[in-house]
Amino acid sequence: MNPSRASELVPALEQDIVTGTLKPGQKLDEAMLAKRFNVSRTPVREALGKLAASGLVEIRPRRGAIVATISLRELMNMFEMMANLEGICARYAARRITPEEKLELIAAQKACAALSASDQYDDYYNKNMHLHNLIYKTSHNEFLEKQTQDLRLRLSPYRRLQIRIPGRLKSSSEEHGELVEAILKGDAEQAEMLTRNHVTIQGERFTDFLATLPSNYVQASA
Amino acid sequence: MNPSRASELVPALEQDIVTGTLKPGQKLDEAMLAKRFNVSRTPVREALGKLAASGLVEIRPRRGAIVATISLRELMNMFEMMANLEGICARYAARRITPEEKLELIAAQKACAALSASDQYDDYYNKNMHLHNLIYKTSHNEFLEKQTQDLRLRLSPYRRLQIRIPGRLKSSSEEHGELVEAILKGDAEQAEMLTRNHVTIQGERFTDFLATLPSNYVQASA
DNA sequence: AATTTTCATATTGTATACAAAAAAAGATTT
DNA sequence: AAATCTTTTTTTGTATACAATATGAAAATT
Repeated sequence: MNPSRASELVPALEQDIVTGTLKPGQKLDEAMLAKRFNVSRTPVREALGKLAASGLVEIRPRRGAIVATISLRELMNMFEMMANLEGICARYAARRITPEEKLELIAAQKACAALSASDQYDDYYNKNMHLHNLIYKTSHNEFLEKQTQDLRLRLSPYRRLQIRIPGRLKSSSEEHGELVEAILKGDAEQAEMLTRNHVTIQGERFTDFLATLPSNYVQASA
Repeated sequence: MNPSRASELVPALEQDIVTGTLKPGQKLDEAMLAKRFNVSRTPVREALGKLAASGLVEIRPRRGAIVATISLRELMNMFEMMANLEGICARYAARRITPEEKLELIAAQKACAALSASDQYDDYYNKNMHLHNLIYKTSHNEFLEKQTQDLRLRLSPYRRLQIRIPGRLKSSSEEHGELVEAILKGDAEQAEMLTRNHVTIQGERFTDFLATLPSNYVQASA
């Protein structure tokens, strides 16, 4: 049933990094991880290598692995990329959405809206993710879908830290409303534009966001 | 000077896969590779794992590694993605190009044009790649640049097979001319559009391209 | 006292060893 | 002779062993 022990390590570590249990810059000691998962160092090293390839871990030759830290410039680049990828997803979604997908999308949007009024951040986080994933899938390009999800995953340790401004969920949800509408009526241009603006960390709020980052989350120099 | 043996294996195998010395679907025997590079199986496995993460290699649990094969649908998705990524690069390039980069771009375009008249495919391939890489770099988003290069790398085993139609280089080069012009005058919209069309395997010729693929290059079913 | 140097310890990278599973070959049956 | 079952051989996945490098602590020097 279980093809290999190593394959379990990747998602487990991924989870820890993404949720912030393991923080950017933190050392990933091979022996320690081996003990924790009851395996030898060999599968641990394999897992770390894979996480390094996906960008979540940084391997410094002869100096061990750490949870990847991102420079300010890189972080900006990645958010810019994210806005574009999501924009492309939305554009194709508007063109290619099926009748069944329309129903799913409407439901997902309603679920977000229902939570937005009462600032329930954690629940909203999940419903919001579901809505976005749905749009990626609706692009009907699985490669694009995966790349977009991967980048979202990679950004999530940083995204989680976003400021919790009262009423912020409401405006986010309103933006969703417009976006979903654009997709439903097949307006690809509009869907792409709305998404880009929506994802760009709500535009000018990016500097606010940066200011909230713990200093050890980002590298010293670019 | 040389941090590890394993780190040499990755680019070496990458090269073989990208140039087609190792063909899609071909088995990658660990013991054989270990012998070839004069190392033990351990670093070989590490290298294969990394190549798998980048998508060039496919690891089937307990059944060994093969050079990645791509289904027809995946290939189409990847080319579609490529067109979009290059389009984004061109858009940002038009907005952010520096005076020095303008000179480089003009030079690169001229180098392509010089070769295009005489159908020198291999030389053109290299000059063409240089021009495209230059545009990626000019986007001034290193993350986008790397992702675009990675995808190009991954597609190159397939790209190499493109049909060699007489005069094809000339029209390709003319498209470059328009594109470079758009970037130089800062017309982001135009630069993006021209690139998307240019990259979409010259639009409707995609089916021609597919027809030329050896059957073992693509998976049986989608 | 601060800085450099030397030595001890810990950790990484690679090789080898071994167990489990898959592939191949041979034997047996229909 | 074809097909199935059994046995042998390969090959993969993991553990352990060892060498090379980096880290940290103690001693020596300025």
